[in-house]
Amino acid sequence: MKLPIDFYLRQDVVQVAQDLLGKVLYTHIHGKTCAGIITETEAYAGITDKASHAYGNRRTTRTETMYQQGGISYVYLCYGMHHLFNIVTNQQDIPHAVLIRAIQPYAGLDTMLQRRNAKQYHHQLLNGPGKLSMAMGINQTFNAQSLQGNQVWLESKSIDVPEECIEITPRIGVDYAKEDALLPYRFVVKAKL
DNA sequence: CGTACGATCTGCT
DNA sequence: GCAGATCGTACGA
Repeated sequence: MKLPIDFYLRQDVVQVAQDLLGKVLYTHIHGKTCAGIITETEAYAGITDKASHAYGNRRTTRTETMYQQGGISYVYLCYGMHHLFNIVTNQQDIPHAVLIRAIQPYAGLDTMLQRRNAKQYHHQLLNGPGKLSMAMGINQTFNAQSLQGNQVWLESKSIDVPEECIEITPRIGVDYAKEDALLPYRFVVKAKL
């Protein structure tokens, strides 16, 4: 069951970031299906958030994706070589997004290993936004895709992550955001599910 | 048009 | 622990 559109349209992107923990991210490419349980997320809270690409209501070719209605992907190239995968939330013209930073393999591990040039699973395989994109086959063509489609989508598991298993910290790699770099917008699953 | 820099990862020291 | 890889985007001239 794909997550319904209402999940993404909620106003509080920080809450959505937390709720995304334990959800399952799927990609389907050339007949290969891969899936991972989301274990780390970060919220980017739009025009007032100095860490966001949309800070100050910046509307550019790149950020335009975030201004669309929630429930789509936002993928961009970082450091010239990593495709970072985000989920757009909230209504149209409110550029909120959640960065997916880590997953735990759930299906299609063999394909993920191939894409990562690895022989077997190890705990460093999917623990970073660039790594999971490479493993899942996510690239620029995944930008602005509907999460109700059949290329990339999210599903719910029967059990949610209990709150006591969630660690909340400041975001990674956003020192340039000054005081906003300290906001508690990063969510990490502590133990295995 | 030129340039500075990143929501990162890897390999080498 | 640190530098190098590597290029689209943003912004000022």
